[in-house]
Amino acid sequence: MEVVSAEVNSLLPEEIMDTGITLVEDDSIEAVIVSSPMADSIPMETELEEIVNISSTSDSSATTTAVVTTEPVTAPSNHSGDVTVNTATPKTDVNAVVKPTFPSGLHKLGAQTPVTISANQIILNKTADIKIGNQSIKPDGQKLIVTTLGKTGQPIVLALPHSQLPQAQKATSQAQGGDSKVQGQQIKVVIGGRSEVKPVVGVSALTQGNQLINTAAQPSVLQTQQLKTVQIAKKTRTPTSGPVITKLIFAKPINSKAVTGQTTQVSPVIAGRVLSQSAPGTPPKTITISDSGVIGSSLSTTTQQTPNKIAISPLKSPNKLTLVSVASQPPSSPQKRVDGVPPNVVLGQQILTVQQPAPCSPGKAVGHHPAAQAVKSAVQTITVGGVGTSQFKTIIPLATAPNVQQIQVPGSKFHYVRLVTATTANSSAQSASQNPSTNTQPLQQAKPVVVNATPVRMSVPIVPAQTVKQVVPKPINPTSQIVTTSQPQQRLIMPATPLPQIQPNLTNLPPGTVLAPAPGTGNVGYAVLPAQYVTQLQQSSYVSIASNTGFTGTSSIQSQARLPFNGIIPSESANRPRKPCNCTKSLCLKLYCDCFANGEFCNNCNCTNCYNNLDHENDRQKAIKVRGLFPCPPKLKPFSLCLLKLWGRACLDRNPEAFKPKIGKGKEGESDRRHSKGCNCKRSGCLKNYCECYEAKIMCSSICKCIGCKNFEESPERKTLMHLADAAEVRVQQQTAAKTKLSSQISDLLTRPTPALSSGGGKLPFTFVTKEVADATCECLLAQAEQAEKMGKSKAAAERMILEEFGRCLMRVISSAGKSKSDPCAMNC
DNA sequence: GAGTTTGAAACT
DNA sequence: CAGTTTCAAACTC
Repeated sequence: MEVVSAEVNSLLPEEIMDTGITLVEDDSIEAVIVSSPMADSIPMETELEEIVNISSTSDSSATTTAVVTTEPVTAPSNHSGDVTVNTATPKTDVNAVVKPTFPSGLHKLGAQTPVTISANQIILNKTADIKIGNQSIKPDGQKLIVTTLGKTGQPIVLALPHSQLPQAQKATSQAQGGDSKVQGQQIKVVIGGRSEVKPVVGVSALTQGNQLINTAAQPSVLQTQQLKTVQIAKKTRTPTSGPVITKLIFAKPINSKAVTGQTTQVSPVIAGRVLSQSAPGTPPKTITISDSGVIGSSLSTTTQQTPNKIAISPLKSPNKLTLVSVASQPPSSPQKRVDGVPPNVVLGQQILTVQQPAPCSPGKAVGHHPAAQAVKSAVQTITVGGVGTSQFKTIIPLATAPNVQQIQVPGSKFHYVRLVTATTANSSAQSASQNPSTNTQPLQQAKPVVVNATPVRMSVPIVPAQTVKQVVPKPINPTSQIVTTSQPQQRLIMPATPLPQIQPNLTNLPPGTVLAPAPGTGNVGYAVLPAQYVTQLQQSSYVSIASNTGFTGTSSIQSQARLPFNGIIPSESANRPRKPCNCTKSLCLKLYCDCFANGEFCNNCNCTNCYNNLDHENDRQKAIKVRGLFPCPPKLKPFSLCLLKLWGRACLDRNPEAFKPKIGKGKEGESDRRHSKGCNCKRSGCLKNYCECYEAKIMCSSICKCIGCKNFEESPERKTLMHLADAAEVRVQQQTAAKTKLSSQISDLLTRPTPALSSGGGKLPFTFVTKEVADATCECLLAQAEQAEKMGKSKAAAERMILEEFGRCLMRVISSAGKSKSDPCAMNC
């Protein structure tokens, strides 16, 4: 796992986490699922959280604005003409700016399109003349048309705006260190906005054949202001044709030290989101934007029809963000080697996939530009996660074989998984010189996305992310689905079904590891590991991951993923620290075990013979299935593994209640929270923690079957208990605060510098006895002795006088120590 | 800390 | 569905 510097981390908008991608559960949905903010689309009782604002922290100085919307966009068949974007009712989801800059040295390499990603914008800068192989790309007239998933008629335009974006140019030129060539050559991606939330950020006009998309009546406020509302578009289907997927993968530079030259700064507002858009009949294409700033030199005009998925899924949890992507096959140009970096080492990469309609005409087509072409050839679906229904988890199949690297940002709540293209790891030299000063993100792309159809085994180095992972890209089935969910905790996504290739190494998986489905497994389930559990596994290791081309078992995967493996509602369970269990007989694989019941691995528990861990993943998965099953029909008993296999997920789908949180939302008019099943207490009066209602601090409801219930609103016993509990809580808080304060004070004293007794300097107010004070005290004592001698006092009387004087000296020292900070003389006699 | 009580989960 | 058993947490001493 690599660590991203705090500086880089600061660029990561935390709002992403608030994005709360809502996963639409629909097996029919292919490839990308864009969830709708509508409450009815949210499964389970869990309250639908309000639409989350995903505003980027982006400063207004960001250049062009790329607004990704779930709003359906119809891509015009004729691309030669001007491109128009329907923004009549824009739905703003994500603002992402990709601003590519060309490292000076990279131009020679050609086909390199720096991409800078900042809030609200996606800008693909290109030089005036970019040569890709034998092609010379002119910036003029290049357009990107993006269609969105779902509604039709609203085109999303990816245009190469001319130089009329002062703000954009400024940022661009600034990022490029004054390279004039780069100015004005930008690709803007404007994808509709959400009308009800916020209008789409207007995109400045395009010149020279490039037409601005946009955005009439788009409040400019949005540009400067961050669009925080996440569009949760209703899931839309294109029955006749598979959805086109535009993929955006933003990887951040992991170790800038290892890279020389251009430093890419990513402000991935879009990061953590999966934007999906469907364009019927259009093949998915992928653009890879790497921070190395290099674009695949050979951008093949041939479009790879194989849909590659890239899922950027934010975990809603404030804790971590996991970026998972299914990357297309990486370019293997030798130009991408990064100095000082082993070929396999993947520098921060960004993969941008923009959905695009039919091929554009030459000359104006975006595809001519390396980046544009990448967009053209790349997967064209952008999936934007919906508002966070926190109970969802993200399951993303790694179809193609990208290298997956974890990025752990110190101090960051998020976890990042960086995907590296295979080519980068192999022969290609990646010229990703990173200059911290630059604000550009190199675009790595994207040779023709050729997906290796054969199942490939992918070795993903996990912990020391610096090590290279060798990835063999695998094609993903167009029908495969990407499930995007938000989860407060980072989860390790693992195949729920036995995955022999990786199981031996499971115990070494680091946080955020994403495992691809095993080849040929078809419906492979995924298990999500609790972050804290995974966090324990910090050992670096390589995990061999087999990718699966098919990945057709979407429904089951979705269901399991949606259930947060175990249906945990983050707000209920993840936010509070779980007590360690003490199970002894249940193997921690029954609902007796709180950890298991909450879908978590045992971690720091006191349980014995625990199977709720990765070492017993098979048993655990079986137990999960069993728990999800309806009562086993007598005829099927005893259960056999075969029956479990047959039933397994289907039953779990049928009985999602198995791991459903017990505390859910009550009916309308009732309390907001209530026990889903109701308690069955008989002796406790529902006023002890035996009662699940009382334990959850909710009152019993009509569905409870309790006897002698005293846990109702008017219950005097309950009120008394509540008062007592409140008082106790207040006392505890006060005590805690007092202890904290005392500890702080003690710590402060202990950490203060020791007074310099020998030197006599550095006297501080808390210095009680310095050399001067000691000398003065001695003088006082001597003076007292002399006085006693003059007075003819006896020896005993003299000693008495001296001791009394010593006592006075001590008192002065003590009193003086607390007085003046700068007056050491106060302590003198 | 050991023993008891309690109620959910699991089983019949 | 009801009764019983098992289990682990809550509780008491």
